[in-house]
Amino acid sequence: MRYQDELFRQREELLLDTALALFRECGWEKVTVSQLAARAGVAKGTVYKHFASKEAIYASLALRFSRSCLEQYESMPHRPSPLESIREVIRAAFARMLSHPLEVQLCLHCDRPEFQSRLDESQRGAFQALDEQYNALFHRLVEAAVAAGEIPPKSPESLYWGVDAVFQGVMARIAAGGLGLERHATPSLEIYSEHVVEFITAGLLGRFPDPGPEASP
Amino acid sequence: MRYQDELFRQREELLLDTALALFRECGWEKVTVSQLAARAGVAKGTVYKHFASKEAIYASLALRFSRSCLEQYESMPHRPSPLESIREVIRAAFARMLSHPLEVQLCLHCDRPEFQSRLDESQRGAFQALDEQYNALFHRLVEAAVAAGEIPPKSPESLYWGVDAVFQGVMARIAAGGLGLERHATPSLEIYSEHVVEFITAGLLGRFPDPGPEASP
DNA sequence: GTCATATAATGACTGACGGTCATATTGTGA
DNA sequence: TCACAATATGACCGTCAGTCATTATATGAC
Repeated sequence: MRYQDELFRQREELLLDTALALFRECGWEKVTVSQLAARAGVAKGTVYKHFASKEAIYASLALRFSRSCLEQYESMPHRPSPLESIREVIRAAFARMLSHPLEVQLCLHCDRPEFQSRLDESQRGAFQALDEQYNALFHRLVEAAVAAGEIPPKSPESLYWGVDAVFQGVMARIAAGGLGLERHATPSLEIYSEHVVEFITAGLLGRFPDPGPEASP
Repeated sequence: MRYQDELFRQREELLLDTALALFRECGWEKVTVSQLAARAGVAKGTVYKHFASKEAIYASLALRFSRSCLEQYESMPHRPSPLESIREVIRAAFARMLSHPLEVQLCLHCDRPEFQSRLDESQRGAFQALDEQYNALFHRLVEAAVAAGEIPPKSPESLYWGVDAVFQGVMARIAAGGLGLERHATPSLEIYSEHVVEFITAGLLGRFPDPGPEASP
């Protein structure tokens, strides 16, 4: 490996770390590419050697974060109860997100079609691959719980939709730093997420007893 | 009312309608204030007589939409079963959002602290008031279902967190026009939302039977 | 080690666009 | 009708993402 290639790789890591630090200080929308270049000790044009756009920096940070989360979840030990394994993965995910609100904000920002359409192919492809990996992980977990009789037989697909929706919502709340707008007695985000875990679990278990066409009180 | 006041009022409505039309054509991020002014037949500076910023236009559209949704939900007939009333409100909400994806996008965009902090007091206050009204509606619905014995006694608050999270997620998916990123067999959004209604209902009902400290298969 | 050439870094420049404000135009009310 | 207040206008301004001609550095053949 040539000196230049190694320098390029290291500088790219430095730029991402520097961006993260600056974003934490000032908010990612407010940080300019010039500020990032100055902080990292390079010229502004050099930043564009590494990243096609400011948005590509956001994407790189989101991808980096998502990858490390997935690694964590995939290496978690299995419990005797597959449903408990699911709950633990969900808890771990919430805990991870709670300690990285900035990254959560970036992930949400990137997870929109207009944004994705502005990325180059390789980054877009990376998001897709990650998405598929998350999906596969969820399927594995749910299928194990169904096979163990802990969850009623139901397509992992439709369960995923419910869980996905909750995750999106929790991410938005974590990204916002709370339940927003002082709307009501605000719990700590930890308590909030534990309640949501319970909500998800119930959602996965489904209604019991199974309702008739017109359930009556 | 003076001619000028009536003209101002009508022009403001025209500007909002024109903005909505342009946003649908080109995407709200891409539409410039100049384009909006030209389409509406006024000078650019006149737009700023009505709205403090481009973001204030977003906020006005989001507020308008949210208000009309709330009116609809509050005027829906009650069912003999309060739980069914809840489900119907949720269905109506999803249906409303499904037919107004642009407005949903704008609502999501506005529902972030950084955005809110850039609004003037009156718009920020309007968002808060609406938020409280939505919250009160949910509380009413849930309390009726609890009183009818259809939902286990539980604080409406904690139930709200689960439902709120799901709503956020569904909104994000509707705003994105689907489940994003070609990740898996994509259902129609209608089918998707029906499954999510079921997930929410189960979440509201909670786990049954109530699990012990360590549920085993 | 030298040096011609390729490669990479630099920062002044460019254009887009949100927002402003001096000037022109229109409305108001005595 | 007309002096004055209120309002509309669009050229202008500042910011910032992104660009690229010029300068600096790395590379590899000899």
